Parts: sequence; structure tokens; C-alpha cells
Amino acid sequence: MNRRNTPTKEAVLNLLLNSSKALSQDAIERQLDIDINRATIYRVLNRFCEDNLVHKIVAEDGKQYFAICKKCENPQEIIKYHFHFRCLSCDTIECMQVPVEYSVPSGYEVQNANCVLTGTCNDCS
Amino acid sequence: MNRRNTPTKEAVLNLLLNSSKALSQDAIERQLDIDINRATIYRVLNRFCEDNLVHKIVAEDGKQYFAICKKCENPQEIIKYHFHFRCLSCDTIECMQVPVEYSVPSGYEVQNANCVLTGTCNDCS
DNA sequence: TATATTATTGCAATATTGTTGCATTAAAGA
DNA sequence: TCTTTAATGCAACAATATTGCAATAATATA
Repeated sequence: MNRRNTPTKEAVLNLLLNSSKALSQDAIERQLDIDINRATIYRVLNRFCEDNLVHKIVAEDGKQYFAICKKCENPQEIIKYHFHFRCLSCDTIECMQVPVEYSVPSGYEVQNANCVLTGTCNDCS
Repeated sequence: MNRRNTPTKEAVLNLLLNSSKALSQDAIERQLDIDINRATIYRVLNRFCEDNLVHKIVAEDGKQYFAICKKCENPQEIIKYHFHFRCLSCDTIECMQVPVEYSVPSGYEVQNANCVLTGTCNDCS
């Protein structure tokens, strides 16, 4: 399944690259200049996730948010997972530098961590 | 807004009390002997949450899960938040004793933490 | 450059989860 | 027993996300 470059893909990627926050599908649709179908946006985002370009966070509102996290790409950092912060005031989600530290009993195998702190962010407090 | 005791309330509470795992609305509906309307189950659960009898976890499947966590009630433990583990194999969510440890930059105020580890649990590995 | 292959897209339909309005029922105090 | 109003069932609704299918277009190949 080879990937092809399309204006859609490029537009979504650029939006994410220029955003300091994680974005939901509807936020992406709203912020894009061009009109892209909802289903297409989801498909593009899911493909990005498959290719490890983007990571997905599910907040307690049950919605999916997507982010390109530059910190993730830092090869020095072994930190695989980091906290996310959801501000209830400005309704944004951002990647925090704070790593997720945990230990699980033997027998448990962790494949992913989805950790969201909720509250008021620096800008809104 | 006084609360009243009803068979529904009692049934849901007993189910949660006897469950070692966090349950979703549909799981509760399935496991109950009596037939209870979906909306009612949600209302009962949300009331339990308001009364701090139960806590709610949102997993990466976007679904809400509810649990009575005995560990939460231990007054010795200052631990407010703990990790949850979602097993992809048996599709359950359980409360872990592992506390969530984090620090946020000044200016951020944390009101809640929703942390779910995903993978394979002890029973399934 | 023209053509063939097939990844990508838009559209509509569908599934799932959760909430809300409203009339009815029933718990609990007077 | 009567009154108050919390709780319930039902249907409708809202929001999020996915899927099938036909049409389109990116890319490799001739």
C-alpha cells in the first residue's frame, strides 16, 4: 500500500506542524482553507498515525485529538509517553514535556499510554 | 435534590461492587438480570459519580467506564489518581494500584487525571 | 508523452455512544 | 393516606467516527 502525495494530505500535515496543540477533526476542518470531507480527514489522520507521523490522544470528552509532537521525535529522549493537558477554559489539548512514569505488575504488557490531565492551563489561570 | 433508593440503583451498585473491573453502560445492561433502560443506567451512574461513589474512566475507545474503587476509599492513601489498565485481549479495564505521578509547570492547575495504559493483562499474557 | 494501476477522495449511509424532553411512576416525608 | 418530587421509560436527538462504493487523480510504466 504505497502512499501518494495529495493537497489534502499536505494541508492537514502543515496545519498540524504549525499548531502547538493537538487538534480534533472538526478543528482541522474549521481551520483549513480548502474544503475537505470529514471522512477524508479521518482517513488522512489515521494514515499519519499508522506511519507514526502523528499520535492520537483521546480526551475525556471521548473525542480524538491528533498532534505532531516534536518532543516525540527527539532521539535522545527515551520517553515514549508524555502527559497531555486539556484546558477546560480554552478547550485545547497540548503535549506536555512531563513524561509518564509507571510500573505495572509482572505479567502486564503495556503497548500504549493515554494520559490526559484536565484543568486550567497557564494562559487561562 | 434528595436521593431515593430504587431497585435500579441498588442493582447497578451491587454489580459494580461485585466487579473487579470498570464497566461500561452496555456491559452493565448485559450483566443485569432486570431490564433497565439505557438512559436510566447513565443517569444512575452519573449520580453515583456526583456523589463520589463511583469514578469514571474514558478509554481510548472513547467509551466511558465506571468503577467503584476500594483503593480510592482508603483514607490512608493520599493518592488521588491511579492508572487504569485496558486489556485489548479480554477487553476489560481495571484500576491499578499504581499511582499517577506528575508535575506540571507553574500556572497549570490540575483538576482531574485520566490515565489509561493499554496492552495485555496478566490473565491474557 | 500516453496509459494503466490503484491510492485517494467525496458522498451518503450507518454504527455507536451518550444526552435530553416529557409524561408517568413511585419513594419518602408530612 | 396524601403530597411532593426524584426516578424512570420512551423516543428523539446530537455528536463522533467508520464504511461501501463510485469517481478522481497520483504515480509508475510502456
